[in-house]
Amino acid sequence: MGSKSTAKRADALRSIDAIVQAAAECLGRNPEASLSEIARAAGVGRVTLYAHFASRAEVVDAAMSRAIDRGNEALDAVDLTGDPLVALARYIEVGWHLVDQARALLAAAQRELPAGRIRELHSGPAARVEGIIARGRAEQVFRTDLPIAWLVNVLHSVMHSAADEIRAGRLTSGRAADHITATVLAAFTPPGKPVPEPGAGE
Amino acid sequence: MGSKSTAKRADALRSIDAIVQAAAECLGRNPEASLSEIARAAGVGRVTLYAHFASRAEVVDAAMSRAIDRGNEALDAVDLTGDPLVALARYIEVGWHLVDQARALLAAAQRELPAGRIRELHSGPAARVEGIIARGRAEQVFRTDLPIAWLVNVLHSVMHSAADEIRAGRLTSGRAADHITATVLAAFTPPGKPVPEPGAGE
DNA sequence: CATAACTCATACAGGTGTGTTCAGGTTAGA
DNA sequence: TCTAACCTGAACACACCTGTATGAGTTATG
Repeated sequence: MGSKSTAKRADALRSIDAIVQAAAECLGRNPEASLSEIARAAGVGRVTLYAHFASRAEVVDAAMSRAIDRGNEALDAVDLTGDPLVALARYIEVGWHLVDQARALLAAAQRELPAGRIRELHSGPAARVEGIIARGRAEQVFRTDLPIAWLVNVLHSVMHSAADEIRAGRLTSGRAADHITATVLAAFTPPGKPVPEPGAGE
Repeated sequence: MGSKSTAKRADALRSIDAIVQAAAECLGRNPEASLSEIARAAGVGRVTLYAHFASRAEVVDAAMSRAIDRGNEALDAVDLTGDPLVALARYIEVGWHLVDQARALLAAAQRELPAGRIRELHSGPAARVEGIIARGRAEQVFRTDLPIAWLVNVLHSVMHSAADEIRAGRLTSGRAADHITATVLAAFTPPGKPVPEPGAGE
């Protein structure tokens, strides 16, 4: 679109990349990390950072976008077709890890970015889950008495919950996926139908 | 313990109360509200605030404690004995509202107070839920293949999720309790057993 | 009513963060 | 090679928060 004016020089692109990467790391550790801190971690001067990003919000947005892109790439490698129960289990296996890693980064984004932007960034992963749920509903293995948006939110909410539990030392990361899957699968089961046994997914 | 030195004067107690109340309101709107803002809202000079609270953390702690106390009082009026399914539904009916109101206040507490203190403050409500779940397990209506601590967390996680959905305009507060109950009841159902129909609780 | 407790406005000290400016050194790229 | 883009540290302006000190006024309470 607007790339006509002047192509960025190679070293500029390298700086920008280093900044975004450092931002993802710093904000991932501490959502309140300052721009000075991020610039230092990126190995560039603070002024250089301001040469490429007009405000703190822009840096956070770029870091968050990067994390989402990485997540989408990881999910591209997962087969989410076929049995909705299996697809959901596979999504959780990969997705909870991503949620766990981007935890603090999300916290930063929620403080710095408007709510609409956050949802926009999540539209990619959200669409996948919606697809799985819709298919599960059509096959009558997932409940239809609650809105899809709600079910999507429940899934992500439980994944976040697992991340908190791990940090509190009450859950080991090895069992996280199992717990999430067992919980969500039951939560998604239509009223009157039996909850799927855990043995089926293994 | 140390109340021997000098009994506080009536106006001092009034000021303290006004500050705690204002803190709950301000932090409820914005977790980053400054002490100046809180003092102003309380109708008190900033210096007066410092005369009663040594640090920001103390103010947040007091506000959070107050909110928890209110919550415990509200829960005291609820009959949580008898059928675990009914008890859980009743807990959600009241508890969801409390979570929704104290949402931002909790965010402030999580930033200002050590994690141990937060859990300590929540021990009251947590014990109630644990009681209900333990009873449900004994009666074989709740699953035993996941730790109680995890189930407690799932419940609160879903309640928080509902609060977020309402703020995003995707859920009306009237239906929140129903959605939460339907979701959590299914999530708590033992594998192999049918999930309870929504008609049963009404 | 008299005194100790309380409140208040003002002001100061110290800290942190954001965003901008400037002048001089470095590097990519034609 | 030569120029424009880039990077840099230092410094500045501004805003905001925390916490403390002071001195004078107000009020509860014995």
